[in-house]
Amino acid sequence: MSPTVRPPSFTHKHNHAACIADAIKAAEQCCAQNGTRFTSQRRRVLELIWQSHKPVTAYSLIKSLRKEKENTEPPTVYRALEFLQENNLVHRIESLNAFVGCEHPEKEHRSQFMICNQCDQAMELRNSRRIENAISTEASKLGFAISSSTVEITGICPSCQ
Amino acid sequence: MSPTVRPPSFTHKHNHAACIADAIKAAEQCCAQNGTRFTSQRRRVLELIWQSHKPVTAYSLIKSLRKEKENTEPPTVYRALEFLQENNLVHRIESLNAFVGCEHPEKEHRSQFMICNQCDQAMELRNSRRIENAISTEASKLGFAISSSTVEITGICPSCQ
DNA sequence: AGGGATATGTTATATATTAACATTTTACCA
DNA sequence: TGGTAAAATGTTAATATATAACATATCCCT
Repeated sequence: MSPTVRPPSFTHKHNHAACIADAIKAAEQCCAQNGTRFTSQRRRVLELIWQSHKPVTAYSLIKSLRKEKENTEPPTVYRALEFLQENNLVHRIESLNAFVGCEHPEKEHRSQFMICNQCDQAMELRNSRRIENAISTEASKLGFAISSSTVEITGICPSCQ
Repeated sequence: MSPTVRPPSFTHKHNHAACIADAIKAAEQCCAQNGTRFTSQRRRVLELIWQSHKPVTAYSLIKSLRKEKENTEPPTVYRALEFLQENNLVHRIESLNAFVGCEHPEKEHRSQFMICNQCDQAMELRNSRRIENAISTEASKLGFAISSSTVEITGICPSCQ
């Protein structure tokens, strides 16, 4: 079954239920493949993150979870987030101390985000070899061996202009 | 007087006293030009930041300042940092919640950093139009209007390899 | 069923940042 | 030159973010 073709996440009107469903299905498949356990807590956190394309903070997740289960403590959420990050299911947005669902979790990859100051949505670039290549070129010019990268662009998204 | 020519900051052996001196002199000139006040507190914080090329956290600055003046409270440091950032004298490293001296504060600019996992030093790229262009190109392809960008690459610097 | 590995619960604390209001210092000009 | 508004700093407290450490439960394998 081929993945759903869907407009970029900045397109404000889209069938977001499909985003969520696809993300959960992809997560199940990833975890099955990796032999990691997609427990109900982890699933619930991932679902909450996918409620929108806006990065959410750990503490807003804690608040949400407390509506369902009173004494949800920080480690619960941070552990789930750690798991989801390790399995490429969510990305951390460093400039916001927040987390957003990964839109193509199939394999580990460097990520680049465009984050709208108006609607707060974050869009992950797909297949942006251009930026990656530019970074790799600069690094090798300097003799720097890359292990990870953070690229977060803020501004106004097309739908908000 | 032309600026000192100096090897890139990742070169572990360099005359770091000159880095500090140049940074302070540049700060004086910037502030004079902008009509902003380079008070002794701000100068002291900038000097502390420039003790090395390693990004420092706000709290490590507070600790340092407390050795000189017992009751230094967080707002003291955060205000100085705010001023220094506004005047392009320091950059914030989002992925570390830490601050590092700007190596070319003459005018506002987008910054890109390479951060070594071994020696913890951060090097700011100079004139890296390549990365900026790649980002601009991607953004305009998507119709995204950039207002700021965060580019932080981690890995191993040449001196540490 | 036993037992080690993994996950979750629980309590406490560390780290990072800002709000709000009081006081002091500076710049400027009447 | 002294009055005053703006800017800077002091002070107290609160909020936001993240992790340590240890206890208990659950899962998976044989």
